[in-house]
Formats: sequence, structure tokens, C-alpha cells
Amino acid sequence: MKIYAGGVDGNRSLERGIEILRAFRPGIDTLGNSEIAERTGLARSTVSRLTRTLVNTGMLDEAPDTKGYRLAASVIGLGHAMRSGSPVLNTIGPLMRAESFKRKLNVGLATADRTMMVYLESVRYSPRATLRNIVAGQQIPMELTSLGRAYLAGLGKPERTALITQFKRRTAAATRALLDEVSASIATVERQGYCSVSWQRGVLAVAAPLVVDGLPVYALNMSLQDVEPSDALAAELGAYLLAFASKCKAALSM
Amino acid sequence: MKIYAGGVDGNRSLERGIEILRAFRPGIDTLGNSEIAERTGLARSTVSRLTRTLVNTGMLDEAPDTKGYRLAASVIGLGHAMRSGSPVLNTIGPLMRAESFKRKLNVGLATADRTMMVYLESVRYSPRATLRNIVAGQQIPMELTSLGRAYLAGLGKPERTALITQFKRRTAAATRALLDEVSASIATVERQGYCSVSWQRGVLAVAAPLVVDGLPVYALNMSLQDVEPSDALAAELGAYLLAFASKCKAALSM
DNA sequence: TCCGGCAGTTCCACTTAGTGGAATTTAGGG
DNA sequence: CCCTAAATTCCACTAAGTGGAACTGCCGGA
Repeated sequence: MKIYAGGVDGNRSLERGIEILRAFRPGIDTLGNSEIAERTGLARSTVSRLTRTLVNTGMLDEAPDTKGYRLAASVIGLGHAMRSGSPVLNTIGPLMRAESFKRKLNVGLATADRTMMVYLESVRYSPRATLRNIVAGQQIPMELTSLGRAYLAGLGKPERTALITQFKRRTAAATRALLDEVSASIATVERQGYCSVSWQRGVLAVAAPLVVDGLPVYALNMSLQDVEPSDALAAELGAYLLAFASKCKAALSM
Repeated sequence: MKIYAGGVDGNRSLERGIEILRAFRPGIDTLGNSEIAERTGLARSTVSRLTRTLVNTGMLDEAPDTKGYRLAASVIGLGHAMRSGSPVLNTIGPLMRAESFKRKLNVGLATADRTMMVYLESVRYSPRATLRNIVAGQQIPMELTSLGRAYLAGLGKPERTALITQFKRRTAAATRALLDEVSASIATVERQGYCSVSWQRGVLAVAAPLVVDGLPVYALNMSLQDVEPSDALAAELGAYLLAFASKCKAALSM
């Protein structure tokens, strides 16, 4: 009874290489081999070989005095390829920009990467209309935000519970109360189509799932800064969001 | 005389996995396994296993009816991490935005990915000042643009010739004349610090290398749309660019 | 409904390519 | 100039990955 490596689960070296890339979280400048080895739990020699490969393939740059590595420019090239290939972003992006302009608020589209939500696009409205900022790739925690909770609500039961298990494992602290909040938000989405969380002072955000079959689940959000969060305001935003979400769904199914 | 695999050149599976990711060029929506196999020259079974791994690690999503894969959201997460970790972009980015605003022109910062230039940031100035667009990750060919040629000029001889060899291999057509143009541009950069190419009608662009030691070579560019390219205009832009480049260098060496 | 034709996956004998611990080299820092 | 820490290389070992072939499932015609 022999077990064959090929064809069962993934390719180990590739998995590890990707894990190394992922060790570069936002804000991190350079990582040395031993630091990577520590974070990933790989043998130092293995890391040395894999980072070399990643440099050769152009995914990492060797930093100054070879004391470390940083992500290379080709990863943003990939990011651009992803965005420009995404049919969802391509159809919804323009709608988001128009909506942001019309309603004078921030509009975001995101989906999950493990337990983080990552923005495909986030259109930031600024009262000083001279600059409109569009950000992509920013990551925010799933459990804490309306965006993430709306995403969870859009997911099937099994995936959802898998993620919730991960939250438990990840954050030992703040567990019980937080998980209850999460379930409450999910229930709210199921009832009224959106949920609202104000996790930063003066910021009100509402979010709704965007489920199109055959595609990953997405979530849309709208938010306002420098306001006094209130139920009335949340309801108003929620109404806008629901209208916008259904417009998006319509545009996608054409 | 045995040759040991570990430790010599890179890890084969990882190399191949990355090559698969790279097969998703901008604008491509989905790729199926056999299409990938074709593009990369790998065995179909190998591709099947590697794509599975890439899905497990979150780099690819399975498209609708499993007829293909697309880049997953986590690649833009990586892109964001790269940008937010880049010390060069962090110090120069704000300067670029200010400069674009002040001079009313486009300002870009890029570096190479193989034979393409990829923008870390491209600040697009629009006369309708209500929108200023910032794009990252866009790729443009190195040989055809002032940006790419300035980059080449900033490179060491060996790297430069290696790239030029690649151009020859890549584009069979338009070789001789084009290569001469490239050398001419490089010479221009060496003489006056920048070069200028107008490869699209009505667009004038000037570019200069940005070399900071211990870091990859970058290139800065400035461009104007909807103008009649002329030597006088190019000289004016060039002067702005040189001033800006030296301001950047100063900011970086602090 | 049945039959190609095709894309994807699985099987499996083969062996190379990758692994990790130990030894070695390189680089600072005091 | 030595001493510590990090990175790299060495190498015996074999699990892990490979590719061709067989298999499965699907769609489009007729």
C-alpha cells in the first residue's frame, strides 16, 4: 500500500514558496532568510534555496547588502493583471465610481483572502473633490468589519463555519462576545440584506454580499467619514447600498 | 561525479508554479489547464497538480464551471504589500503627486519586470482637475518607451546587454532600426540625463533613470497628452524632470 | 439518444530533484 | 582581530514530483 506523492494534495515546494511570499505582509520592508525561516517554520537551508528561486523568477529583490529580500515589482504587475482580467471589477468599477460621485461617499468592492478581506477597489470620496483616491489590495480583518461579515453572510454554511473556526484559533482574545457579534451581523444581513458596523470613531459603514454564481462571493460596502453614526443614517445608507447592489447584479448578468 | 539538486539553481516546482501565475497577462480573464500547458510547455498532468496547489494557497480561483482559473484576490493583496513596503515609493510617491499637481502633467515611477517596465505608481493629471487617477502595476514594453530606455541607461553594462539580447530574441521584426534607436536614447541619457520619446500621437514623454545604490534601478517619467511634440517642449519637460529627479535622490538619501 | 472529440484528472513505475542537519563561509561589531 | 550571527553549501537519503498512458466526464452534432 504505497502512497503516491504526485496527484494527491498540492506540490510541497510550490506551497512553501508561496508561503514565503505571503510572509511579506503590508508595511514590511525587508525580510532576511532566518526571519522567513522563523515565520514559516521551514529549515533555513530550504528557505535559502526557495528565496533564491523567487529572486530568479523575479518575485523578490535582494535588498541592499544582501541582508534581506523584498517583494519585487512583478507582484504589482500580477495584481494589475488580476484587476484588469476580473470581469466583476470591470463591470462594477465604473458603477462604483459614479455612485461614489453621486452620493458623496466611499464605495468599496472586496473579497476574501483567507481571513482577511481585500479590496479589489475602494473609491474614497473626499469633500475636496479635487482628489479621488482609488485604492486596491488593502486588507482588513474579516470578523471586525461590516464588509467581512456581509461576505460571511453570502457564503455557504460549510465555508462560513470553517472561517469562524479560524477566527477562534487566530485570536485567543475577545472571543465569545466577538463571535456573537459576528453571528448577529450575519443574521441582520439575512433579514434586511445588509449590515452595519462602526468600528472606527466617526465612521459609519454598511455592507452587503454580492453573490453571482460561478464566481467567488464578493461584498460591497458604502461608508461615510466624520459623521455621527445613527440608526437613521445607517438605514439610509443601507437603502442606497441595496439599490446599488441590485444594479450591480443586473449589470453582471448581462 | 554526481550533481546534487538541492542548492544549485532554483527549485523546479516553484519556478514552474510562478511561471503559471505569469501566464495570466493583463486582460486575460481565465485560462484552462491545457491552455496553460501550451503556454508554459509543461506536461498537462503537471499543470493540473500545480494549479491545484495554487488554488489551495489562494493564488488562483477556479472559474465558474471549472473550465478555467483566474488570478485570485490575494495577488492584489501581495501587490499592496509590495507598494506599502517599498521605501522608494513611500518617500517619492507624495513628491510625485505634488509635482503632478504643480506642473499639471503625468508623473510616473517604474522599474523592470523582465523586459517590461511596470509602474509602481503613475499619477495621471487631468485638466478636469476633479479627478486624478493613480494607477499601479501597468506594464509597458521597455524598448519602445523613454521610460524603458532611461532604465536601460541606468543599468550596468552586463545587465543591459543581457536585456538587449532578449529584445532581439523576442521581436523578430523591426530589429535593426529599433535597436539603433534604443542605443541612441541611451546615449542621450548619458549625455543630458534624460531622453524623450513620443511613441503615441500627441503624447510627449521624457524619462530619467533613478539609481540609488543598494536598490534596484528605477526610472521616472513625465508626460503630457494632447500636445504637439517639439524639441523645445521636450527640453522644458526634461529640465523639470532633472530637477525633480535630483530632489528625489536627495529625499532618498536621508 | 448515441457518438466522437476534448479537457481534465488519476494512475503508477521511475528516479531526479528536494530535504534538513552539519559543516563552512561570509560579515559585522566590539 | 577575534567572536557571534546569518547565510550558504555539502551531501546521504529517499520522499516527492514527474510525464506518458489510461481513464473519466462533458459538450455539440447528427
